[in-house]
Amino acid sequence: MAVELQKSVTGRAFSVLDTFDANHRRQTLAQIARRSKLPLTTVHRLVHELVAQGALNRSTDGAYEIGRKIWSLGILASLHSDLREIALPYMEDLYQLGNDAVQIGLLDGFRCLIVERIAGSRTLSVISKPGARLPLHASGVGKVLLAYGSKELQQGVLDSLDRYTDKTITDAAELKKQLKKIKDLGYAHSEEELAVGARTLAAPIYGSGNKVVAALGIVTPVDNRDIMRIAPLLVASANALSKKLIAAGISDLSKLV
Amino acid sequence: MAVELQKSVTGRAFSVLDTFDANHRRQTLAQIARRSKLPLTTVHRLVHELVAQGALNRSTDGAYEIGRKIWSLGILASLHSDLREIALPYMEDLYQLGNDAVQIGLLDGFRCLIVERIAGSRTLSVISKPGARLPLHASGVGKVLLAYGSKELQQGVLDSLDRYTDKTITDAAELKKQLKKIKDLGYAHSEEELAVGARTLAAPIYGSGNKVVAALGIVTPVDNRDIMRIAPLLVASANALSKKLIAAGISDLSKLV
DNA sequence: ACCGATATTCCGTTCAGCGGAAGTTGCTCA
DNA sequence: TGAGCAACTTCCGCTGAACGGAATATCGGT
Repeated sequence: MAVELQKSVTGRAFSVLDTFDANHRRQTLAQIARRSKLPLTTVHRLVHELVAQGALNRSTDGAYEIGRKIWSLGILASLHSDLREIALPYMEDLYQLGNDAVQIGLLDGFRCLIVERIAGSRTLSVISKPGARLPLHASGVGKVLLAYGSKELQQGVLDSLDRYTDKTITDAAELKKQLKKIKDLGYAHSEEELAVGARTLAAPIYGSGNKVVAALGIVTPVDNRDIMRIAPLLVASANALSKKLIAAGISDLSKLV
Repeated sequence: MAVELQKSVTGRAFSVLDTFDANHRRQTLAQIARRSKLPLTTVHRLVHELVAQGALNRSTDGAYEIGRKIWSLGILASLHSDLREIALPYMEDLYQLGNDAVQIGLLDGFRCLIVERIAGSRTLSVISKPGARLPLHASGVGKVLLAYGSKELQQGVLDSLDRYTDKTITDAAELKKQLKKIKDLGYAHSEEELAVGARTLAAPIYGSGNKVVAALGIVTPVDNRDIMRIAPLLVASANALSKKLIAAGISDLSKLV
């Protein structure tokens, strides 16, 4: 976490909010102070104001969590609502094929940000909830974004390939070969590279100017042999979705990054 | 909009953010200034700081909208993530019965806040996206919350019954009778009371102490005759979900209101 | 060319925000 | 039982960040 020391009030307020992430959804006052690197007294005051605004909640045990105000503002973000309205029908159709989780990921720095997902009761509980940031080299959606990404992006990612399972690709040459193949085939495939038991397929979503702006993926148990037959359907869905997004003028998802 | 004049910086910052709602997802600087009742110069400065933080986006045409930072913080709200994890499987099962939209609503002042929804491609495009605030007297989920709500709540709502369609119940006595029936049956039914062509069923979700904390609803086209057969299933799902929520300790959804 | 609305830059004043110090609560360990 | 520690809260005098009026710039409409 590259913590910029903020001097404006709003900056400090967001330093406080930024200490919240998927692994720190509930924090005590002292935790927030440590993580934001702000004086405890300052955090105390800010947090109280944020609670008064409904931006934070204090639960009964004294810990703080993100409040309802932020949530209801968040769903107004076009990232969420525009994309969701257009993409959900396509995702739903894919879901019906085999009740496998379906997800959409965006490039976010050197990670893949999951912005939408559907999953049912029988779906394997994936790591990739909305808001999750998956590694680019170890997920279907990630590899798609990487394959179609810029030279700089690929260089940056290839330099440090973290290992998640014993099938994670940590060899740069091998990964490069795969990226080439992904562009040839038009879709990516991964098997237990991020989590044991999970297999994924993913296809690129295009914005205007044939630029890849997102990836549409499907996650299924590793013992599901049918999955490869789904690939053409996935690619077709991604293409149809691309056209819809461009027609709706939502082709610059990148600016949301 | 009861605009409190805010004197703290955070207060002012949220006055700015609060001008964004479902009907004002994209606003110009001047619009924000007018709606927040803050001096233009002040808003100008605040908005620029918020853009720098990623809390707002400025799109190419100069208008501002909620940014990605707020979105990613919002999905950390327990309102969203805790409830979602537990409720989605049940909602998904109901959805599979007939591909009708399924929704969960919470009491929020004199309205029903939709916090979760699933819907597919063929689903009629309902008004009730997540974040929507439905009237209590003219929606299935709303009527459930109203029926099990406090005397004060009922009084407040019954005092002014807005009309949305020609089937909207605007007669207080008639509505009172319905509320009683809802408590007897254990579920609510509405037909084109909010939007023409839509019919809904809804059942209460209980928290600890047998308090109704939310409502689970299903929205279907008005010509769907099967729907009444779903009622017992809906009630059963709502009860099962209630138990799960209590077991998980998420029985005080009300504090999120 | 003129007008009205919107957006941006400038700058002197002042009060909201700051954070160290000290006090309170509540826990753990000897 | 009480000393010690950590989390939390209250107090208060100093100061620079926030404020917003005025001037300027930009855009679109007629």
